[in-house]
Amino acid sequence: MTEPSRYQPAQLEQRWQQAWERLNLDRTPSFTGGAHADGPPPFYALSMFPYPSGNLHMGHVRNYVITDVIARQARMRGQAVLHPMGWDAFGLPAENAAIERGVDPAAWTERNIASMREQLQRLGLSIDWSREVTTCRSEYYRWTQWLFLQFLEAGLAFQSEATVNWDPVDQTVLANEQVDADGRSWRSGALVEQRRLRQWFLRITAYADPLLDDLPGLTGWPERVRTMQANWIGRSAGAELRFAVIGPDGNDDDLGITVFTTRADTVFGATYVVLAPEHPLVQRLTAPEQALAVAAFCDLVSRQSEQERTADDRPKRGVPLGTMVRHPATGEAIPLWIADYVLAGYGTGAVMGVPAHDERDFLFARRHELPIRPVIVPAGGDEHSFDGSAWSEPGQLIHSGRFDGLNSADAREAIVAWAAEEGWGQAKVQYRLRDWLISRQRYWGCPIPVIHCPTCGVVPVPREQLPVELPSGISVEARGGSPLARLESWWQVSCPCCGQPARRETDTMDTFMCSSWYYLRYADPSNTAEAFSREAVDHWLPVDQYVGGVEHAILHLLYSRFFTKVLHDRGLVGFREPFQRLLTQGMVQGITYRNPQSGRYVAPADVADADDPRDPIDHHSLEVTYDKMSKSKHNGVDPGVVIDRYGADTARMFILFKAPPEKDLEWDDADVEGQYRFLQRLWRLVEAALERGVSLNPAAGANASDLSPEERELRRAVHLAIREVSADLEANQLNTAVAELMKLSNAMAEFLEACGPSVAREAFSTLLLLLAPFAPHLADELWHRLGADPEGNDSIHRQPWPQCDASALERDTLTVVIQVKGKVRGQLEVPATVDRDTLEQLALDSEVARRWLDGRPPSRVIVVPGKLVNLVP
RNA sequence: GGGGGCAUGGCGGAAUCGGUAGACGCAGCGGACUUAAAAUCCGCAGGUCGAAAGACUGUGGGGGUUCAAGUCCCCCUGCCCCCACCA
Repeated sequence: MTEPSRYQPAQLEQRWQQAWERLNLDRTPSFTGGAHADGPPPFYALSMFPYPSGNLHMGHVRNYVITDVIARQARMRGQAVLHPMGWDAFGLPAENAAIERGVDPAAWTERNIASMREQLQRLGLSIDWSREVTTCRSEYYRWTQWLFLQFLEAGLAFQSEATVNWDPVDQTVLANEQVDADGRSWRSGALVEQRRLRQWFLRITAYADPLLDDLPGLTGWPERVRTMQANWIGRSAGAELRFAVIGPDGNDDDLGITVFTTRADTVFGATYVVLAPEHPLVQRLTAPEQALAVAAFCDLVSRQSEQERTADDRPKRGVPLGTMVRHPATGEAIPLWIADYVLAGYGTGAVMGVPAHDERDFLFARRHELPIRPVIVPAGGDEHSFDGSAWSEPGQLIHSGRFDGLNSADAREAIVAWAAEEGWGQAKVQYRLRDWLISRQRYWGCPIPVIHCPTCGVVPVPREQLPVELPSGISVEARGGSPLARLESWWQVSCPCCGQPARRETDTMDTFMCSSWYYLRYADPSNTAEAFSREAVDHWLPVDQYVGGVEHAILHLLYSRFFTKVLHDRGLVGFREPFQRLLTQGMVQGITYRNPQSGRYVAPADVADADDPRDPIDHHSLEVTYDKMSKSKHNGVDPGVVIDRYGADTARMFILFKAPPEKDLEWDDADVEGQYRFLQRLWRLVEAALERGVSLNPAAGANASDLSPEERELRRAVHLAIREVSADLEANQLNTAVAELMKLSNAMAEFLEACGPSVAREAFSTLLLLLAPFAPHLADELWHRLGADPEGNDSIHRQPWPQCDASALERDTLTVVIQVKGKVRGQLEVPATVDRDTLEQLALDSEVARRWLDGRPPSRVIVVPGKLVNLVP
């Protein structure tokens, strides 16, 4: 008698991972170039690549397992699959590690990559590692630089003065994300200042319209992400109107103030004009007697912190410039002000003040005693009383000259047309989207490949001189400023144009540049002659399924769309959108215990140990929530520990089953146990089958013709499972797909005993094939244990995805529901072939009809074939 | 303030086109096996009434359309996300 075998994932999974590698299972099929044959189209499954922090967390696991299931099933459907992985390897953490611990950023990053790759591989992902891409290696970033030069050549990369966040302690520019809510640097804690510096930008605003207009076509994207992008681009149609400045002599100057408005219909209500304090004309238009007050005000505003500027109850402060402007419609002289509520960065940095019909203007006018002139009334209604607020709805025009009586929408058009005719205005579309600031005064990034020459100006580094290598082995200190700028031997070069001494650009690129095109490089990763061949990208792209966190809904996904459109317009790629389908997976949250009195977070281990003297609080009073996993909350779960204990297949199945992919997932150890139990049950199911002599050996086949009721029932379950799992995968409903696998295994446990070998064989074969994308190691192991591959050199992952046989789903009899006025009152067994009329008759003759209709014939009978009959009295 | 989304048992979550709400799992309860426990197996399980058959009720609240509403329409409440002094 042999020992009963047990499910031991640890050794089993390692063995299969090695076997798959030997079999080259995950290799991307080479494409020969020409049009592919009549077979299924190629499939590109992509996960958002990680930053190599060194630690794999559950969010990564969820992301890559979802993509892996999709990739594995696509392969079984016979598609050529590209499923790559890489590293978003430039960025601040490496530089901070260098500053804090004196390590070399490159070495630190490479070490992290090695360790994360190892952790990842334990998950049994079907990734083609030969296509790995690492953005901080010169064989990659030379092409990032080349792409930058493409933008430069297209006039889409430019230098410009910009107001940026400046940390006076660290002496460096900070990204908006690195300034906290109080307006302090996340590193030094210093109050961040606003400075104007010369920076590099990409002109993403030139693509605002295509980026917006193509959003509705992205039907494979979540609605949420599309609206977020539309919001971010923020297109608003309005008009620019010009107010002439009245000179000291009382005559109109040549100078004018152009304002942007979406409410041209309210122009007759404008009683003043306001500039942003940073507006370039402020100094010039300040009357001498106001100079002091204006200077003081501008200074105050520039020192305002983020918090003050965004406070809810922010007062509308401002000062008059002492200058008047001419109202273009009424000819009146109205005052010119500056105020902190006008933003320099939006529109023209100037607005017309219409206190009667704009809430902010109303508050400002109240505070500074400026006149309020109503020019819109509710259609057919009374004039609004301006005691507490403005009337900002559209309505009917009054006090507006020849436009009186028009409604707001018509008036807008008519007034803009009139202004255009008179030469003081025109229709204008405004965007919220700003140009993308890409330069960083940091070391660990891709160098911007230009040279500044005193005579030739900005000179691109010639293509054959790429890459501009990042110097290695230099000291990165906290002193701030760019370390590259201190490395004279590096930046001192001769101009490629005239040969004179020149200076290399010492800024590096935003890491989002590197991640905006990596999905193209995967298609052709070892090309040394180009960033990618057009043929290769047109073969694999657009990405069929992109999977990643929703936190990239705007930046990365918008930048990538922008890149793709620019490359398309330059003839480098044959598509306009990079990602056909997008799945934004939810967070993985850990159970979090918090002591409501002390506010301290308690580790789960300490919760179990209620006598811990360090936390002398009644543990029953602990607040329990699920939160994003983090060290400080002691709620993290290490993927490595879970894999050690249960194996990768359990971790995969649990994370897929516990919640739909888009929703946040609450990690629960008890549920993980339950998932492990399910896999053990599958193991025992196969063991029991082996004892009964069931085999998948292709040589041992016998076709039974007459099936017993149990056998028919099981076949039904088998083919139902094929249909449901296939449909769930198509819709990315991976949680219900796993539920269907459980249902099938339950049905098998119930009926197998009574089933002959051929039906049992079909059931096991199907169950394991359907299981293969989800629990790849166990599926392969059980498939082999059942003798499917006597030669021992194949894998279940090379088998075709099973097809549903509709005839197996048919039944002899159907159960039809009998309703009376929509309420279920009984059931009826009828032959499956029954026609409509007979079914109706059967229902009328039924016990239910006798009981509920009081002998009167129904006034109406609704028959839903195969489902129900509804009798309406 | 603008926009988007969500609301179903003790919990996570199912439910094509409007057609038997609660699939699948977790936790729970009862039973079998065991000296015992664990593991495993079998069974129960929205709520109320009932010994049971069964009846009534039930998808945040209110109204509507329909033979029939978790699903469609209107109003309200609560929560989540994005943008936000954007003119």
